[in-house]
Amino acid sequence: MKNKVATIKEIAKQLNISPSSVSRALHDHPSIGLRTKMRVQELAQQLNYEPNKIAIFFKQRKTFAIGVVLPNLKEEFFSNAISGIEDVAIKNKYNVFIGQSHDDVEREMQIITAMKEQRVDGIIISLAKHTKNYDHLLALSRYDIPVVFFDRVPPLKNVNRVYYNMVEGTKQALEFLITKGHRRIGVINGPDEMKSSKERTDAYKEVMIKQRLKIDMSLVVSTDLSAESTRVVLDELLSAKPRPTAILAINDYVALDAMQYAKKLKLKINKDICFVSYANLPITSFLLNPPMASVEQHPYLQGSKAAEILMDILDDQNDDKDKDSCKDIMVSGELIIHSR
Amino acid sequence: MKNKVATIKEIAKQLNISPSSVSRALHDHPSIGLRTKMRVQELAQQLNYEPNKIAIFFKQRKTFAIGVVLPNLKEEFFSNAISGIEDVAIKNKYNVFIGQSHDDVEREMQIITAMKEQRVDGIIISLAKHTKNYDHLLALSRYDIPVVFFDRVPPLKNVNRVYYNMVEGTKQALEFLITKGHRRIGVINGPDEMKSSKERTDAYKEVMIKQRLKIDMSLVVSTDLSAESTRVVLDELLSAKPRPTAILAINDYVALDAMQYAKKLKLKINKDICFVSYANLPITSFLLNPPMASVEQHPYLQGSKAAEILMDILDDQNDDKDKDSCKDIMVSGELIIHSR
DNA sequence: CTGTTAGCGCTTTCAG
DNA sequence: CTGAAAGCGCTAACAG
Repeated sequence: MKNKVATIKEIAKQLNISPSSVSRALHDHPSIGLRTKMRVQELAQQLNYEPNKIAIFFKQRKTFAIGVVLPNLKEEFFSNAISGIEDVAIKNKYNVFIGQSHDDVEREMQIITAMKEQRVDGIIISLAKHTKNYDHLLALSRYDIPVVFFDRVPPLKNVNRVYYNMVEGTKQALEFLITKGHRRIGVINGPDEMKSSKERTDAYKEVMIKQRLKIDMSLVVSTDLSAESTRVVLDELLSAKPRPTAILAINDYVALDAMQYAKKLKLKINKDICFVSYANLPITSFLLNPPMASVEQHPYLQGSKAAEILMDILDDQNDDKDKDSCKDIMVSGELIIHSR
Repeated sequence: MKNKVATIKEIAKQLNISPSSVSRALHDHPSIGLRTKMRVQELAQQLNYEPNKIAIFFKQRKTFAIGVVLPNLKEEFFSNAISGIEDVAIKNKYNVFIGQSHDDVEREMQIITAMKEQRVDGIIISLAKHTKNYDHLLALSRYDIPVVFFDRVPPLKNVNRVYYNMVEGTKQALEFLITKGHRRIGVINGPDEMKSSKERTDAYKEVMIKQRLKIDMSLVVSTDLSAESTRVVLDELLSAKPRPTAILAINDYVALDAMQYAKKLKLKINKDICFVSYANLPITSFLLNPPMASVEQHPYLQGSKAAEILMDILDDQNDDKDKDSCKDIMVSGELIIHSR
């Protein structure tokens, strides 16, 4: 069963022609005789010839593999995102390496190193929540490995980025709550390292000013995304006087943690206290009390856009066009109302 | 910034020694002078030398990459599984290619082909729900690419498999329901192509016989896992006379679809009709009415076991030991009671 | 149209 | 202990 895989050399020998002719025949090169081409292709078929891609990679200095680094596939946001990346990659004949940082900066660096050593052609990454040093990523340019950031992107201008328009989404969410009559609105924000946290705060201030409501920064707290941390900061929010009647949470997972805790505190969800969040998990449709609304962030779209940018860069490398210009793409998303 | 990466040759030239000596120095080869070793290592450091892995892969005929093919990362079962795989792979210095079949047989084959061409060292796969022809997978042995199946495995003996002990788990679940007083128990099974479907049916019969209950095969129906299909078969079950009082569903997603539909039909969940399922999604803890119980299937464990098996095979290839023996590992899991 | 040659970067005999 | 040389499979520049 297990027979040796044929090489170009073998075919050449059997046909008494040179390897280069075989190569040409196999590639439909213009300058090759029809007759030899036929003979080669026939024998190749017969011997089950398949090019040794590694040899080709080696020669072309290209692996047709890209690396994707993200915090956690358990979150539907990221599993959707990687689907977008994968679909675009496959269409362009690239394969996809995966690495989960689990929000651990060390692990993130380790993954980047491993991918660099594997000589991936490019990397798409959504940063670990506490990553604030980007040297290991920027250093990849030394190896001609382009990087595209998505979703959790660094606050840098000269990099390729695809991310959600947090300011817009946050404004929409807050205005929705205000329309519903809420005046004291709490915000459960993410870690400071995340660019989006600052944007959310900015949007909060902006909306409050525009609506002539009081800005109370004690109503803006930061969770590290863990359930415990979320409970702690929710306690803070709930002890504010007067207590906020609505809370905007950084994502559905945090919202669910917060809601569960609030329920335990005997608060009636979406009555005593309303929740709105980001992400719009499909699973929310199974909940008795989902967040009142979620800001859709289009993970699949973000993923596929990021992949397209990377593909473009990789294409341009061959034609070595000008480029060096960086893409900075913002994705907008609508507010999805779940209840009321 | 972007400087050429140094090669062994370069180092050799600069030091006026031969490339082979450099190679030896870099590998702590026994027969190399301490002095030259030092000089080489120093210069290597200085020039930021990093071995070109592709060249090494090419030479060693090994890529240190494995491929993982699974239906869908959106399901927590699979994202947990891949975490297990990834952790083991990283520990062994392998990188992981990912491919989602989205339960499409065509796509599955396409992914396999792409990975084969990338010359992965091995493949771990959980089959698409309707895959019933395994030729494309078995053919991989022609290329010396070992395959380890997990979770959704083929009903073959001479392959490496890691899978859940469906018979045991099903018995536990059914006996739990019987203890609770249920006598008419419906089963929402998966597609026939899945080995587990047959096992679930077998376990059902076995338990019914042991408990001296009537076996009514009209209470065992098959969904194709889509929500629509689940609704159709639930209708079937509910129209049985007498109506079943409990239902065992193939997994939590199907259970949730079924429960949602049942609720729409004005049935009281876990009262008029009880649900028990497999998988034990963490998200169930956020539900008002989770399934009454779930059979834990230990996806992380299955993934890591599968990866360990693959790593063992890959190790043995070097030492070319005997092996050729196939691993067939069953994972057991306990019943998790969610309510009551 | 076809063959020869060289070389990608590295390892590994085989001689010295 | 060190160097020379060959070769992994493929491509491409150059000659015929």
